[in-house]
Amino acid sequence: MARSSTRPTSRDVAQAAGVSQAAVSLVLGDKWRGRVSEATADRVREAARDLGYRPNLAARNLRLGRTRTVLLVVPALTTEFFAGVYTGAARVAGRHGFGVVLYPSPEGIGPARDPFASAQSALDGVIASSMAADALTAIRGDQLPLVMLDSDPDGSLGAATVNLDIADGVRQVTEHLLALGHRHFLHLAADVPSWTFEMRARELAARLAAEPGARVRTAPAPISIDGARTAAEAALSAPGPRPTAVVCDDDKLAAGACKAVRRLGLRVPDDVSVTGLDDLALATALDPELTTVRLDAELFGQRGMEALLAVLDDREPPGGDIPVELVVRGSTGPAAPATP
Amino acid sequence: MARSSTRPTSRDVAQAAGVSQAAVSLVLGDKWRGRVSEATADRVREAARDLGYRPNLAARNLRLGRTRTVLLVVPALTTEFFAGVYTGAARVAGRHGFGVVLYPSPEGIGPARDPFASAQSALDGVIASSMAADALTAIRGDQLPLVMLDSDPDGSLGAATVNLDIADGVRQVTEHLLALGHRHFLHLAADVPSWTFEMRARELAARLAAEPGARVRTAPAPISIDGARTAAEAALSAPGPRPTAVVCDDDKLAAGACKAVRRLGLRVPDDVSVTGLDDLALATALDPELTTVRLDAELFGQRGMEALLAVLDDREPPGGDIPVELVVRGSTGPAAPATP
DNA sequence: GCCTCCAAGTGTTACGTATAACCCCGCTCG
DNA sequence: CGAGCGGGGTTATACGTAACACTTGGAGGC
Repeated sequence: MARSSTRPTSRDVAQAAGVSQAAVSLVLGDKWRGRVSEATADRVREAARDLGYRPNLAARNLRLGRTRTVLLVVPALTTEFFAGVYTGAARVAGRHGFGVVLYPSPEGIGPARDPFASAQSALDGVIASSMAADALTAIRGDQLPLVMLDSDPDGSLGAATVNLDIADGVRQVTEHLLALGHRHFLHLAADVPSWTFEMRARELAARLAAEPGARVRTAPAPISIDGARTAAEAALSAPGPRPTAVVCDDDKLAAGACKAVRRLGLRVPDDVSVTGLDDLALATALDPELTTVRLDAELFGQRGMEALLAVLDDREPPGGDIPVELVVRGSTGPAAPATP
Repeated sequence: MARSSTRPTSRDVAQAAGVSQAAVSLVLGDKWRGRVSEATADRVREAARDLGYRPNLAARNLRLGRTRTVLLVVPALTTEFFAGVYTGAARVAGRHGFGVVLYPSPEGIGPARDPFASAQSALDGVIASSMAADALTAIRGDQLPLVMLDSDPDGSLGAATVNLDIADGVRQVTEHLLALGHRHFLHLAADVPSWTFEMRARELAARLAAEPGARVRTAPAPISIDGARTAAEAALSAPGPRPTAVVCDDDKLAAGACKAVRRLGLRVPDDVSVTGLDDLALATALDPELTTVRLDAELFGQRGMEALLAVLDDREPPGGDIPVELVVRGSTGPAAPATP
């Protein structure tokens, strides 16, 4: 029996099975066809099981020069959206023997520990949300393979991108509201500098510019229910005709908008229609339930990981945006007659 | 200049600075006081900076036999509660040169990649939520230092525990509702086998048993808004007098309960009062806003990490539950007169 | 004048793994 | 009957770091 104080190594297994350490490595690494007899391989496996052998990852990583671990950088963990992204990515990763480590946004953690400083030798690649762009320069400093989520396909030099077709989602929302007779819009926009949000504003403005009589005002808001409520309340009570539809950059903002409407003594959707984007659990918790755009977060994460695996493999990452789906619920209705 | 194709090692730095690799290790490891002259140390640091040297973590981990990385096991990433726990833990970890890796519950990822199989040599310790108890046996199989969050202090053999004083939260909720005149309770309970949930049921039952005329029925529900709505709707329309207060194991369940009340043509809080537990963003998105118990998720994570650091240091982990706070909002009000 | 001591380093080793290079033996084939 | 070959292994080495043991040149003590 080996000394039990410390963890067994492949050499301990070798001794127990009466073979060399190299043979253990071959058998356990599944490289033994034609190099080790079936009987010996069985002895090795049995010895490994008996001793409870687990390979030392640090040693393996050092030897191989790679870690089979990738980093997922998300802007914050405050909604289930990125939980879904993680789940999808981790599922694909697991099938390929990879692990996924999560790195929620730097805020609140402080610069004391820059993950990328240490990461370079501990990671094989990075998947990053464009909303965590502040970390981008740090990432590019390293030479790690990178996949960007929901980022400008042209602007992010070199990095592969995987995108949800949010532009189409915005178009669907806009058509839906136009069909209901709305012409006066408020865009409650996330005050986060990111391509994915700027693109939404552009898409909405472009469609409404093509619609005679339609107009839109934009109000920036922090991505929190109370921040959104404050911003929406101010924008809705501004002088001039009141918007009849509020298009929000995500569901949290929409929840704030709904509160704002109620605090002004108005009703959703009779006086003001509200739309979100994400389809979080929050969307169906509201009363009325939220008309929103469903994003398939898990598929998003899955595609991100597949793209990264392709890059690591020197293959061309698959292109094509992920389709999204308008979900019509109770928060949108026919436009009320214009008010002065 | 060193070969630029591959990353620089400490030996490259040594050559550039005209010293031995050992000297580089001493200087960069901050162990050089009295062993290397100030001037030499400066040369080494400059060379390291010029070359963009980053130590290879795999090699360091192998040499030191530890990784300065701990695992945080959470049941799921679907609420911001565990995001807060992570943030708190990561903050403390960063101050001590540790990193935190997140492991969201196994469900959805599949057993293909058991994190603990590989973890043992890549982790120094584990912080685990009791709600992810299915992973517990795997954890205990390894000999990693373990801190349990919100777990039975007596039952979890050997492991240190850090608890929120949720029992007190339940007591505060109960007193609040009793003071409002409620005597007939429905307990909407999470259908997850976990000490923290069982404890809530016990605490509620104990207090109501001591109150003449009070009674409580329990309805188990999955932790999802729609699941909770279904369960609450059934329980509220069951034969016999209708409960006037619904005490829920968390805010998501409470959101479902509110929907159920409305679907039965009743109103919150006029006909039925509802309470939650967590104080998620969801709580203030609802209308009326939710009376709930605020849990300090960040402090929870912080204490968890501090406890783990203590264990790693062979010190006694600090005890004492983390206080919680009742937040009274609009979802609770005076009890309606009993209905048959 | 010799021994001791200290500052300022250097040489060497080990951590555990994967793999390239080698070795031996029995069998087949020319 | 010797060369060749393939099955079944073994030996040796390198990955990059941290730390222990050792060296050297001079200053100081007695």
